[in-house]
Amino acid sequence: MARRAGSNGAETAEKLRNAALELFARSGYAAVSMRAIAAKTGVQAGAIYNHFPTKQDLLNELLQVHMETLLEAWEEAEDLDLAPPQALEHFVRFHIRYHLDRSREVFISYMELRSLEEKNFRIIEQLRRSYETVPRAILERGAADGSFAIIDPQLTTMAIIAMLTGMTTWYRENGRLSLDEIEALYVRLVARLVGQKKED
Amino acid sequence: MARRAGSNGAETAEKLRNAALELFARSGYAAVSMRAIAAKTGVQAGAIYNHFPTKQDLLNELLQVHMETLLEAWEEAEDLDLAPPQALEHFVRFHIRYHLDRSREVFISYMELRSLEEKNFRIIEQLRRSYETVPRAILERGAADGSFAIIDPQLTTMAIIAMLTGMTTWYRENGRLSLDEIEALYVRLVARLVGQKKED
DNA sequence: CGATAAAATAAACAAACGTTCATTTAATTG
DNA sequence: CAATTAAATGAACGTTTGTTTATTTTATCG
Repeated sequence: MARRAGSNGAETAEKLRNAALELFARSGYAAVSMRAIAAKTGVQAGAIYNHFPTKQDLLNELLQVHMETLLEAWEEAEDLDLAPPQALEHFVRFHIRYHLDRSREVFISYMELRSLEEKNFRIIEQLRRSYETVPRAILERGAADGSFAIIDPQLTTMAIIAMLTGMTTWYRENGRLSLDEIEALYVRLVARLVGQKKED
Repeated sequence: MARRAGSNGAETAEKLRNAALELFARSGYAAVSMRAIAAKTGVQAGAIYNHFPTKQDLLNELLQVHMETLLEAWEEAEDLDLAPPQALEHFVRFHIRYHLDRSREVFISYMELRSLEEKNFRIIEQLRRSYETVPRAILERGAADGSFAIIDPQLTTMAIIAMLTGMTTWYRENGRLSLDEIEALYVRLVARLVGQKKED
């Protein structure tokens, strides 16, 4: 019933985020209690409210921060001088690396959309849409300059995103293929999808 | 507090399944109460236990029946006389048609794996693995007879499944493209992924 | 160093949950 | 047609949930 010696609000909040992230990814938002998150962090459930006003705010922050940092990371990584084939490769490599380092965030950013309240959902959805415009724009550039033979820009975009994002559901470290190998193979698969002239 | 006139156990059970399916798909298993399912069906929560021993059994049945009927449907639809390119097209068309008619079942079959108890999870997971062998086998047949130039059979299989299954998250009736058009476009996209000789 | 703010606990609250059970009525069976 | 089974309700049970609040201790600030 007293503040603990050595306690540090920022550290506790970060631990709570990580605990929530892991538990939400494993069992789902609604199935995880605040007591479970607190216990995993090493505090009591009431302490969570020092840092997050509600359970929903905790989830929303996890999702929003993930999406915003993703967009920022892409903004930094993007190289506007690349021709479409190289730009697409750059995007594929970025996406795979970024997402496999954050497979839990990716997972709940898809799986827990249902758990968001309407206004939170809208914000996250918009951020997702922003990200989806990235490969779409590359495809359209490639189609315009003749380096890609696109079957349908929107369908192809959605197919690429599904392929790339689907990796988080089956990728395992120490699997048959290294991350580098997988990345290279996916670059080739994506090049096929867009009908890239340099493939084969 | 009495049996209702005209009540029919089989019909009520079916309504409960449909209500559960819709609610689980919308909000997630853990977030949906038995009272909500009952209310949607037009009975009281206690009535559910006449038909399903537990909430988990209800979910498990939904998932298991879906996977089993999928495999049966493929068994019927499969045509062993087709050459790999036609067999792959046949599979893609089957998959799209079957899954878009059952987008809710597909959705929870992926989203609610986390909500299954261990032994139920194993069963469903095995059924999913069985289904995944279907396109894999076609790819290997095509690679063996030279009609496909496969980059990596397992990766390509996973990419195809992700693409096809990802459709359920964005497909809308009355969208820009009809179902027939989407199907035809996906057949072509998949043909590219496998490096089918007849494409282009 | 005293005052203030922060961070934690324990207890409690009201609500909700999955499930059980006694009761009543309807359907089925022989 | 009477007995049995099925199907539903309403009430209740024990448990769990998100959250609040009073209290205590620690850290920070001026």
